[in-house]
Amino acid sequence: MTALFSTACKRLPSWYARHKRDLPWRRTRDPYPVWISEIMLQQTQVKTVLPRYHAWLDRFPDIATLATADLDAVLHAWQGLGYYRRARLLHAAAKRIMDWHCGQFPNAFNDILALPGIGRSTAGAIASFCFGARHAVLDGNVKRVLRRWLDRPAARESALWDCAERLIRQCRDPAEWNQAMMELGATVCRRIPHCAHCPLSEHCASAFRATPPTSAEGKPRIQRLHWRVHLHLHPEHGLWLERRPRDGIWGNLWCPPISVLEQPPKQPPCHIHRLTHRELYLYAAMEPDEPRGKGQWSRKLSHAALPTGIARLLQCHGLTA
DNA sequence: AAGGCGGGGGT
DNA sequence: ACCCCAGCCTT
Repeated sequence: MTALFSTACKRLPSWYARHKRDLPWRRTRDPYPVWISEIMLQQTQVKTVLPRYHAWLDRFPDIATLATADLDAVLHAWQGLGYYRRARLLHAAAKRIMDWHCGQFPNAFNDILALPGIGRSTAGAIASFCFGARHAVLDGNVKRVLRRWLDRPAARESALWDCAERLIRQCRDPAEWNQAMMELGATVCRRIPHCAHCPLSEHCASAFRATPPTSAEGKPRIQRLHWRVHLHLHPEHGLWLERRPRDGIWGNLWCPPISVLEQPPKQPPCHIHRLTHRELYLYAAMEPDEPRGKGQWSRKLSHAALPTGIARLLQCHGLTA
């Protein structure tokens, strides 16, 4: 095992130097943009993040700007990225950095880990990329690489962490090593691996195996929900929106009032929005009466942080700017 | 240990 | 169609 490690520690960095992608967050060691990129990249692909990353840094160029911004401005910049809790925790963490760390992003691993929205893997990424700390990253890419390399397709997360930490202790440059492992998983050791191009294939227990390891066991069921979306339209004030609860789907975003339908209505849905584990059947209803409850009129929908599914529904009614 | 949380790209 | 993505937080 130790021999495998030392071989990998030499070959992978050399492969990375030749094949790494030129990504904007790899051009800096400033923790603020690195932090933003890491949060955006949680369960979100590089291609999706790229345009949002530039727009975000344009809108919130530093921690102080983010900390003093309105939550709605933060959510609006996050619109369409999903997992909106990330945006709320990013905002909260910026405020905490102002209060607890004098506006300076902390450089100690445990202080980074203590920030909202930052777990062990993201803390390891920031600490190694920006401060050269010997802490491992274990994301989806690294897990896939290690499970194959060790030929332990069912390895527990704790075992993978142990392996990742052992490697980070042996490597020459922790920042380079973490980047290289992720890059290998993202570009070579994919769901269908390209073993012929892999620098570790000689010592990989799964290399060139005919059947790629099957990942999932029982497939999760898709929940089908039918939601009535109540559209209160005012000739002058626009559309009535309510803020959704902080926790749960579309947390803190703005949305027309929604009621849950126990039975699917006879009419076809205006829009079907598919998420990872739900299908939302949306039925729009024009409401002539004044709305009840807490909310606000919105004239310019392009300025509100709306869920993508609702934005699409409104587009069908010619309501979005 | 398990479940909730979005939206989009790849195949 | 289905899988997966630079995961984290709560229970």
